[in-house]
Amino acid sequence: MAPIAADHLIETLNFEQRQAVEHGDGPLLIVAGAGTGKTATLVHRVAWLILRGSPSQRILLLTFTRRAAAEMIRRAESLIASLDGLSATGNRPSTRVGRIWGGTFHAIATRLLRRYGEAIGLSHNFMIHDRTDSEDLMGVLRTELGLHKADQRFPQKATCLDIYSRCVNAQEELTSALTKYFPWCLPWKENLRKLFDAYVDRKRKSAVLDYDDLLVCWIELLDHPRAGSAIRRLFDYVLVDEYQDTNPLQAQILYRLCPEGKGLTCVGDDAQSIYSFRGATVYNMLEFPKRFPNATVVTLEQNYRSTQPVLNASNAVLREAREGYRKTLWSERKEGPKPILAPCMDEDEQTEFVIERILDFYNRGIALRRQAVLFRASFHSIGLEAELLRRRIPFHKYGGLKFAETAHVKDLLAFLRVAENPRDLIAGTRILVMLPGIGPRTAQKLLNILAQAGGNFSAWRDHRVASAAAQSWKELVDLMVWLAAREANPAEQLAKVRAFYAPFLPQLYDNPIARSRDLEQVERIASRYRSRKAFLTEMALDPPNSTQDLSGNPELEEDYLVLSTIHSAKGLEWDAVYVIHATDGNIPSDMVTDCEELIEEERRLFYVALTRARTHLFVCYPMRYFRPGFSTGSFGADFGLAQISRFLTPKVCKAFEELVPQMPRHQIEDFEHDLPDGEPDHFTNRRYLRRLWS
DNA sequence: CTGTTGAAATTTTTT
DNA sequence: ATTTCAACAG
Repeated sequence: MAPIAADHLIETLNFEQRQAVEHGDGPLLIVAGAGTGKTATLVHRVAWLILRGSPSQRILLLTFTRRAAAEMIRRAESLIASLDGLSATGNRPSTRVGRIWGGTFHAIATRLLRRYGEAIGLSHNFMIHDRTDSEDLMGVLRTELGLHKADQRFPQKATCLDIYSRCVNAQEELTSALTKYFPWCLPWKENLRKLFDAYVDRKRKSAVLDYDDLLVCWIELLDHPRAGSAIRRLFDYVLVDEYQDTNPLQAQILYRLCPEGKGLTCVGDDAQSIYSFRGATVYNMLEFPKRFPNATVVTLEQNYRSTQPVLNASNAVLREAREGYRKTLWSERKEGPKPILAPCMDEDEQTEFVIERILDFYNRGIALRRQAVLFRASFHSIGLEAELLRRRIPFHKYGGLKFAETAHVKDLLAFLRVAENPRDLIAGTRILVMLPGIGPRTAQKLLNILAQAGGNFSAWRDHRVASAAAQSWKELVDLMVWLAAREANPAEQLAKVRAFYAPFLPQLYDNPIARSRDLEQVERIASRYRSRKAFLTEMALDPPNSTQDLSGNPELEEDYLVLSTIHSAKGLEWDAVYVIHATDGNIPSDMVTDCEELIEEERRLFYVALTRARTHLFVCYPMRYFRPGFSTGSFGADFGLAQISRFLTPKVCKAFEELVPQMPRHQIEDFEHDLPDGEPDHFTNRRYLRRLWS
């Protein structure tokens, strides 16, 4: 007990934040608007609980990313350390804080399942399928069931997985999920059902869990009489961040973890719920006071992040939302530049505009890492990326394809995964079809042989394969036998795999040099892990964010611009934020225009983007596209005209300073060259308009 | 059975 | 631009 330190702890907080931090054991819901010190409050609460004497290893902190958990634990640690001098306890708080259970629902699920999974009949060495693996399995079953043979084409494997995952995560009946979110797939309902049955079945046989299974099995574990109560006994306090983006499964987990809501704290902002495509629902938040009648609800409205002009723009967007808690953020930072709305002629000009501003701010003392460019879809930044590369401006991109999901990295990891779990058919097929002369058919045969031998790779020894593969085949068998016999030192294992794999790389993909460098990185990452299983689990659940995260020399990497999807920008903030491609069709994405619920989610997404800015906010949109598929809605067109985002209504625009579109000089010259003689020389509005149609 | 080619269809965001 | 599938040659 350290009451003195605990008093000092809350000194810097406002009234509502204190209320939340010093709340006792009853269920607590913190409704926290953007930038209202949500993380600080959670961090202080963790510190407060520990200072009050709760053992840190009995606190569970559930966050949206591992990064967020690590960051919060670090902050709580330094908070306690800074107060430690004031308290007389003399304990070493840093070691105590470090032992908090922190991570994503999925990561914690994995930890618990490794420990208690046998209670529900789970093999102790189950492997985790990531998104791509799950898709691949869908693909295999899709052809196995002969679903591809039909008049109209069956949905793609990725779509099949999306549908399946939505049903599981949202606990929704297939029919209703289809009509609401995948209406174009309705005709396939019965066959989808068959496919999903086969999918569940095959996963079980392969001792493999996908992301959704982790949550489902956690619930199953909590419902198990012995394992359930054992797990409940582990924790005194459960704190959940970003509660608005949890799905019904996750809510079920919490209900079982904290019956009566004792020790449960959930934090969220209904205005920022942007993951409904993953089955998340604000319903969890709204339901909280009903589920726990003795719940305390604390609302945080004072924003510490942004200037009032930035908030005015954000509030204006939210005010037009169809429903939700009316919430008006306010800030003591009254002064600041008005956000800027910048129409651009085309994507190139938008790129030019953004880079110019970034460099200008940089020269005025705002480091690159204090600035971020945000966009709706990962591919929206490729034009910008090319220009940044050309100008040698360092950047990191978050969101989109992850390093561990690239084909060559997956190839490499597949060897270890098969060694770990010979029943993993997806990984098994992956390594086998690499050899020339071995296709899916032969691969399947070989995997059957392996299964019959109980996973002993020597069984492959006396098997003949096509002559083209004969030499590699022998090497592969030797490699697998060698791998299967060990568990420690994954880096050493990868070194051997890499030697075997190297000759295949140039045959399989273009760009072999860059890819081969990636593979070295994988090996370096592996060297941080003692066991193969731990390494593989980590790569499936929390892979490094981008290739750039790993490559490159440290000196250059010190300062870098941030490019991020809006989704990946959740919870973060920057001094200057540039939202690009704010056109209808991009924000909101034209994939969703029919359904009003989904449009509302896109509006919140836009809101999230705006509220990331501390001081400088720019919203840009090109008025014309030259690239196909960009806002035109069609795949074939080579250019299209764009409309400003419907969320930028006249009312909202009033909160912005609107710039007049400017044509870059070289374009004006080209343009004037094209004009018939006799036209006036000056850039006129009429000409500018013609440019749009010509 | 494998690997290649060409034509046709296709939905973003992520643990 | 990418994924999927059928047709065909080895």
